Amino acid sequence: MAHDSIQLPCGGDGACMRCKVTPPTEETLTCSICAAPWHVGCLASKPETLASTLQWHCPDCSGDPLLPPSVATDGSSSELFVAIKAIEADESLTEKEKARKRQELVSGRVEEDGGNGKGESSVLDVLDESLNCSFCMQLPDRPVTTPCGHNFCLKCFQKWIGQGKRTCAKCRSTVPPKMASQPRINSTLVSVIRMAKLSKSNAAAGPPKVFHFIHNQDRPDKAFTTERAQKAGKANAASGKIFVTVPPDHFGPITAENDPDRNQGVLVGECWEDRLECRQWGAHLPHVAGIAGQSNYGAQSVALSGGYEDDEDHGEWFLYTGSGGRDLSGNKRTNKEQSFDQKFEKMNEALRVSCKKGYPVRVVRSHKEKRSSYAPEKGVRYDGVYRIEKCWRKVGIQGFKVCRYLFVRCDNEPAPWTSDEHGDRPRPLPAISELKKATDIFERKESPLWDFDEEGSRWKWKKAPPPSKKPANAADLEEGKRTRKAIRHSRKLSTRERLLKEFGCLICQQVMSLPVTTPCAHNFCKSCFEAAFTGKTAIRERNKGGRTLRSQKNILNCPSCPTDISDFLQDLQVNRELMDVIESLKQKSEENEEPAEEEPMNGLEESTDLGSSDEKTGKKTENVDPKDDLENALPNCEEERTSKRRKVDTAQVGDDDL
DNA sequence: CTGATTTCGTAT
DNA sequence: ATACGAAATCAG
Repeated sequence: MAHDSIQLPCGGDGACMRCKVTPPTEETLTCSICAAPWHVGCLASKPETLASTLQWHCPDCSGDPLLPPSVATDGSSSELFVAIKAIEADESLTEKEKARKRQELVSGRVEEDGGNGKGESSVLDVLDESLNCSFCMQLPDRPVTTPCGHNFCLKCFQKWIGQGKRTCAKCRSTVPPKMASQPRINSTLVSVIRMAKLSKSNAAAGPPKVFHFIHNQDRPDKAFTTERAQKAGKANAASGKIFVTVPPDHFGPITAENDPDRNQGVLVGECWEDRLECRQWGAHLPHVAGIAGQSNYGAQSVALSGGYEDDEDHGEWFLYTGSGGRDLSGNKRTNKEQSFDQKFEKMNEALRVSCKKGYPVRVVRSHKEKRSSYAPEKGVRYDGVYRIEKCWRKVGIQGFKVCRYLFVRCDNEPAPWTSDEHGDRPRPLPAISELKKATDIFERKESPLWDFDEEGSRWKWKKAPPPSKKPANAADLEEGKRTRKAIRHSRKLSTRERLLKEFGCLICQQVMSLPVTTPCAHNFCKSCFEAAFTGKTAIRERNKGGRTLRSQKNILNCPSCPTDISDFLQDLQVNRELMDVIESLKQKSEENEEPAEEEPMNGLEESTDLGSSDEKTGKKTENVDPKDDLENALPNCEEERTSKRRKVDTAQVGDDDL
């Protein structure tokens, strides 16, 4: 606790600047951010777990309040620590073997396989270590991809950028300013990692873990809209049928019992086209307002869509701004100008009640939130439940008071941007600097109704949620005829189908060969991508009367979004790390599903699955076996792949790489 | 129950 | 940029 004990790293001579002795290798700890060595014995707190040891941040760099504070507990943590250091220092081991040993250490058992057999392979076999983030040496958490094709954790990348660095930590290529300021999460890579973990857990004896990420292809039939809505367009639309059976004042996740159509509930990661469609699944009912709630009861859900510039999004936690303070007279909705102070009344009071009681608040993020790395690229996405830990008022950017809320995630399902296999654990609250200037600070005194249950290792209601004051949605009460549709959406896909679905090139719709990742985080086959720009050049030469004028830059848009990627096109780099993993998954799926071949497609509704039988897109249903596709692609990559060679195990990579 | 007010949307 | 209707809340 005492801040008087100064924390110091080892000096240039290797000696601890605090105790002056030079510690042996197993007693030094290297910061994953700044790479400075520290003497473990002189640290006030040591990392407790394998993960925290591997991505340990030194006292100088650990500014992130969300990382669990590394509290020294008993002797066991330092034993673990020494054991890990011993593995890392062992020169006789390859990186892969080290990884396996670390894995064994933390899991407490030895892989039957020896790690290189042909049966079950470890996650790390599939996810070759070349995919690891160069900073923390872990699989990238909420991965971002540089134009040079290297992948890092968002947080590691942001720290690096925060230190003023503007080069790729792996190959020293320049990081474009837009990527530095607005890194986008590569959701394809999130899927890769998740799938590899899944394929591991399925191969093992344990019960297969089911992951609930819903992609747009899985969405049910287009939402019902009234004739009147069609007449006037969506902006004037009536909402159409509500598919779930929860009352409008229902708190918390929407479970399978309230989803008679699909019997799966509204799962984290589910996406909708717009707010009206989101409404139909009950995640957030108001189709314009950002807050759903009642001032004398509590708030059930909020939308993050960039409507208030004071908002601040950190994924697992964010600062939300209340509503009001604006003059909306005359049926205006787009007036962003604040002209008076917000107060804790109406919706803002509803949020405060949810804070007071510790209710779970559903959160949806909209693509309209442009300043957040966590916003979906399009549409609206359900991101799970959060609790409001405290709220206050402060003077906002526009000079008027705004209500402020600290939301912290508390969901049993992992967030869409992580590859974690589990949901949230309780975490310490982030330090909020603006609290110093805050007024009307409110904190929860009573114990939260929605809380983490240590025994069950899950978030749950500790007491009964408040009784609903409204009638449940009448949706399906009268109709017993809801057997027909949507059953197919819960069908489990084969690994091969998922490969195609997750790693399909956005242009050719087949499993990517030589994937490239744009700075806007879209993935394509290199050849498809290049073909999309044939005949177009990034530089337009201009001539006038035989005189060459200064050449002008052409704007070239990403095939998937309006981002200008002309710079990226100039120096196209394959995302080899991604390519290697797709290839591994591919091989693995062949091993595991060999006998099946075309069989599991028992006719029925298969053709509707990818929407590929759509009238207009009928011809791409040629159903080229993605396996063939990948195999065909491989010979071409040969020369690219041979340059993969040995792993790079530090951030200081020579520029010989590429 | 009514009507006024509010609302981090959407198509023209 | 502008013009909207729907849906929910809340006051009376």
